[in-house]
Amino acid sequence: MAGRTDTKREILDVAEQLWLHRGYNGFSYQHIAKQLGIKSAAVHYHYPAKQDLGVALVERMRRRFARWVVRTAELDGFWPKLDAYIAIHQVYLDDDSKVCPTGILDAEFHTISDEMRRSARELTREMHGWLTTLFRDGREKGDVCFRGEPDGVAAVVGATVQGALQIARAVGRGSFHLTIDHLKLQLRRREPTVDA
Amino acid sequence: MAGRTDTKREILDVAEQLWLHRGYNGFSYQHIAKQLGIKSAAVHYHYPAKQDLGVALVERMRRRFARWVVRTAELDGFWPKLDAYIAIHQVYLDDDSKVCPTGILDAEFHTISDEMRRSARELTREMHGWLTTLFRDGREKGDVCFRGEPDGVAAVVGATVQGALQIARAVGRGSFHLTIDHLKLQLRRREPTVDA
DNA sequence: TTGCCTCCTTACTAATTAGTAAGTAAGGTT
DNA sequence: AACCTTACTTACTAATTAGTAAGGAGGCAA
Repeated sequence: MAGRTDTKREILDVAEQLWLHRGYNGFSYQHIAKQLGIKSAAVHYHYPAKQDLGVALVERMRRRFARWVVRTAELDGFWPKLDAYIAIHQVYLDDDSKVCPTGILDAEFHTISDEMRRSARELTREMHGWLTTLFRDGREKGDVCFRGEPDGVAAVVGATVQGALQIARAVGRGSFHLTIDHLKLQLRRREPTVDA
Repeated sequence: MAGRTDTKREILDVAEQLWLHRGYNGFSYQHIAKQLGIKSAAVHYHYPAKQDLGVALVERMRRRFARWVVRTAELDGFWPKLDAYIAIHQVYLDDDSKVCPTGILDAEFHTISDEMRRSARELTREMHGWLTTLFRDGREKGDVCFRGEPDGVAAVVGATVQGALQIARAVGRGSFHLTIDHLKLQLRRREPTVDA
């Protein structure tokens, strides 16, 4: 035994590291097994097929995001909440320059199973939904200034953060911070705007 | 022969389709060979190792972008040029929902060769440089309104377009258009801004 | 016509992939 | 004591991977 009862969770943990670092097609059951000091058949015992593991990874991300939403509800005001959303991604960047789950899911979208795709779609919608609510409430309270509809800015912000995280891999972390700083600058209240 | 003299280019064309659709780790020499009706060893003849093919793909993208920059110089004004930049990505979206080269390169960044990484970095910098110039000139001529520095907005716009293209895979094309429309809305001159 | 060069095929290798089947050791239940 | 379940290991398959080596067919040049 020795391997103990939380092997299943440990597999998911190792798989998640590999996944966000190398992509779904960039790791195998052998990589996971080697890191845990078990045999790849043991991984198959817990997750018979790789798509089972893949779905479990995305579903765990969804549950984690749902719990994050609950925790984040306690933060008050638009900016602390937006910063919390950005902080999720900042953690990926700092942790060996990983990317966010939706980023990798989208990039490899045409190589994953239907069920993974469904989960990926749900996760993306949940994140976009949260951002939309954030911007609707933020405008109502006068914390943030933007044109158009809340779901529009939400889409821009979601895409920007995901894109910035990826681009930072190629050109360095400074690029992420430049992007985020400017994104926030554009959203700030009313200030003496620099124009033409 | 029959196979003709442009086999090398045909290989690159097929590889590019597969690459932008399934990712670098999502296709093999056999996929390319089968589509062209040749043997995979013939692909190795032209591109001995897969990383040679990979570098060739990125380098061609860089040359293509450089030519695009020259062509685009003839367009006058900020908005037609920005629309041209977006149109590049729109084409990827419409062509079987592909993603942009930098998007896939960033996602699989830790699984590609050093030389591919170098090329990817260059391509990213070239695109960001072009956008930066676009925003600097656009502000000078009063065509566009933004806070902060040109390279900041350029980073935001680059990240947004790349992110939006990927996200559209999961939730549909409408998401790309929503994002782009709102991005442009935020950049428009001065209008009767919707505030709090 | 001899020989070389280009572009390909046939025929392989060695490694890695996902996945399965059968067996086993430990612990709990009856 | 007999038995079942959980969590593995050993040992395998079949497919696919990148990559190589040797050979052949056609065109071109001397």
